Amino acid sequence: MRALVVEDDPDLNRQLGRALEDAGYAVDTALDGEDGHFLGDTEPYDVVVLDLGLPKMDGVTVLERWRQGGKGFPVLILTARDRWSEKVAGFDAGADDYLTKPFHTEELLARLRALTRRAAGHTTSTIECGELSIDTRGARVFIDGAPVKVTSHEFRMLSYLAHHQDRVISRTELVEHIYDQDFDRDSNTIEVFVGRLRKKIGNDRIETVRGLGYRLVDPEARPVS
Amino acid sequence: MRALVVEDDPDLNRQLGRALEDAGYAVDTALDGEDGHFLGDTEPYDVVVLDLGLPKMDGVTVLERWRQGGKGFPVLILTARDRWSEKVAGFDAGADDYLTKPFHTEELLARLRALTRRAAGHTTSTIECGELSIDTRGARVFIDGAPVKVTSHEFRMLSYLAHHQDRVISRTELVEHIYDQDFDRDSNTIEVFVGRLRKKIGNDRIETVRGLGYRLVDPEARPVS
DNA sequence: TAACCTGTTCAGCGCGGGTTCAGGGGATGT
DNA sequence: ACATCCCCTGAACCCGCGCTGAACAGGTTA
Repeated sequence: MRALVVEDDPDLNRQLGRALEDAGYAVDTALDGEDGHFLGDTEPYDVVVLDLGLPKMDGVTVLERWRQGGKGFPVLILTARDRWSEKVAGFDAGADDYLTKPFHTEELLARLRALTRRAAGHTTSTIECGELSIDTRGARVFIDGAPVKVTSHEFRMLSYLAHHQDRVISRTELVEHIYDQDFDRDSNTIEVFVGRLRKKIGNDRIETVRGLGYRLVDPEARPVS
Repeated sequence: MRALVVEDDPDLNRQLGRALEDAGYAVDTALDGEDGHFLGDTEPYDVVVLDLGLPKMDGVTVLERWRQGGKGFPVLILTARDRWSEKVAGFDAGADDYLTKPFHTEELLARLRALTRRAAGHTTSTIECGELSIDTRGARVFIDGAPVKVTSHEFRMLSYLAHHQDRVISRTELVEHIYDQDFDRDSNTIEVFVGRLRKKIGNDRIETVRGLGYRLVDPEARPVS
């Protein structure tokens, strides 16, 4: 297992490297975004720990470039405690998990284990749901191969629903993942988006569960099991 | 599923309450340790979210008293970022999980699901009872693979019965777990729900134990008694 | 400037579903 | 057997959730 640590704080960097080595990883470290990006681009890592606040090149940018270049390794991002928007940006850029500083190395190791385990099967960037396919990196939606035009908020919503297919997602959970911070409670924006999405991808794809929320389903995959 | 939230920060308290309600819990909240302790001592909760830094009575003390009083519900404690020692004290006092602020409600919900599942002895998010399977995350019910349409209250009730299969659940216990706080004593809502559920999943699934309550059973799995 | 596009707000409304009520039936105890 | 309680059931009520069309505001593009 090869791991890359990109962290500009020298102390934390060394501490992380040490911890991962102790846990059995082969570790490379970088102290700024450019070095980190270069290493990730050229070496085949199994998992990456990426700080977001970096000199020379921002963490989100690093991650975006990796993903654009087709790098699929799981990335765990480190964020300062109160930078919610960064987290969102990180996830949108293709991060697989996050951890807020300060944290316990114990927890970090647990999450890394989970990531490497999951990485075995879950590395594609497009999510399929019946005839519907969602390109999470390119922010595009196709229905039966034909492109569907969706706005950025619509896409975020659909993307989140798709990441949790067959689960009921409450309206507030959607809100929390679409917007930073909080948001006017009594607003029906979500419902409007759901309505518009249904017009575009078909009424039967997004089920509403009264009193609970919404659920993305594949209507074809119903008849008996 | 009834949940108690003990958190002194009014904003966070409301936010948590809201999130849990959206996730299908019936939620009570308390703003200080004394109120929290009282509620936990008198009401039958399925899971408790307990902040450690509380006015009037410290969270660890609250937890200790509950445990000394024989309360066994799973407790997830919330800690400020840098209070590791509190965490340890919390575990020693009988906590089942912890989460450091700030956190994502999504993560909190996942951990709560894990706790309630573990407390009932289940490991997956779907509960099986003969031909009946209940998807707790998707809020769906299947009978022999075929989907059954249930309303949110019906689902809550069935879900609670399923979490305690083969146990007799009193009507008041059901009421307490479906609604927050109290509720008109002489109302036959529960009976109506039971009736409607029986119409949907079969009459022999829910036994009524006269004078005591109801019990969810697998009719196939009881040749003779 | 005018013509978009996107996100948000608002009012109206249909209907799903939670609640209530009345009546009947079945179980239980004496 | 009876009386009594408990539970079931169908129907009706009615609140409010969620859907919708439309309009508005801000930003971006011609």
